[in-house]
Amino acid sequence: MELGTYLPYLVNRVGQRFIGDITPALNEAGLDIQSWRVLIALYQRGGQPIGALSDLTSINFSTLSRVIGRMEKKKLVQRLQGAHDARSYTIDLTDPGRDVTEMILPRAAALEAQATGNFSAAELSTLRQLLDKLYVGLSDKAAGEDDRLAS
Amino acid sequence: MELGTYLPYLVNRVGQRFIGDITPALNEAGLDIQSWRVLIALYQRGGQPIGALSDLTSINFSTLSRVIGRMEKKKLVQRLQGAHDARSYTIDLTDPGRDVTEMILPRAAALEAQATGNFSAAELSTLRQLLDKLYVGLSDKAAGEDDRLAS
DNA sequence: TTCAGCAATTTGCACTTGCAAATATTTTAT
DNA sequence: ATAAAATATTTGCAAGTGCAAATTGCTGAA
Repeated sequence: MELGTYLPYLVNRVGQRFIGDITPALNEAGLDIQSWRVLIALYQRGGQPIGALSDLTSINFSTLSRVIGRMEKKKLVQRLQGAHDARSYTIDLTDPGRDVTEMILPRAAALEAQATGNFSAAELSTLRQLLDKLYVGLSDKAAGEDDRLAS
Repeated sequence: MELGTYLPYLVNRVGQRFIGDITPALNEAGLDIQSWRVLIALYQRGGQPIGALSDLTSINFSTLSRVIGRMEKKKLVQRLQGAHDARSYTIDLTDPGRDVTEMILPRAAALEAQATGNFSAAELSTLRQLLDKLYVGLSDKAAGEDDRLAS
């Protein structure tokens, strides 16, 4: 096995660089990478109970509980008591939370565009498909919902 | 921007699943994911000063310093005084370190094979190329050495 | 109904992380 | 030679993280 062909290695280094590239924009807004993941997930998919958000963001359950706590303190999100199940809260974006997200999204998109500047449209699409396929091939530790095949 | 097409999202979720999948094997050997990254890097690329190892593993410099410290305590690696520069140590695998690595490598390879079981050889190769290309397109925060185009 | 068992989330705790400052060593300009 | 700037690495400190246990609330069988 060669390092340069080991998928976890190739994926991790790309992931770390993505983080490094977006971090300055996040810091300006007083955010960290985890909060950002929560923000885009909520922005794109709407309010979620924390369990579903954990799946969506790949952030550990108890870590996420505290990430949400911090974000709540900053008024970026709010916990809304679940209607039919008092154990489960729905996490929602607040207006300021939505504003911050919309402030950063263009920069995030620009960074992605820049990183893939030397990709053809076909390559870009292929990469996304293959990453999605790979995700599906990897085991789903969390039991429960299982419905997210290529969007 | 749709979440399911946002590359950092797609990459992160795959990365997290890779970690989840390999973790049981690592725990059996008393390792964590960071140590594992160091082990494969050293195994494949030979002894490295900690700075180069940081680039190679994408682990933050000062974090890596402590990761190495822990691994040294467990006799997995050793710091060898640099010959021409006393500031710089070379980190090397010990024999037990090499043994552990060789113990886990097959399982890591098996997991990768399993995750990509539904990939054609061409797809697999394409994915690797594109991830590498993406890495190159992302900015290299660390100044210095810059010579790792497709292996 | 009521209680044993499940489910969603939070929290205690010990450890890990990363920034920035400190340390130790080499280089460079004078 | 010598001090100032540069380089490699470690360390203080204030968070952040994740496992496992605790908490709170729901559900179903007797």
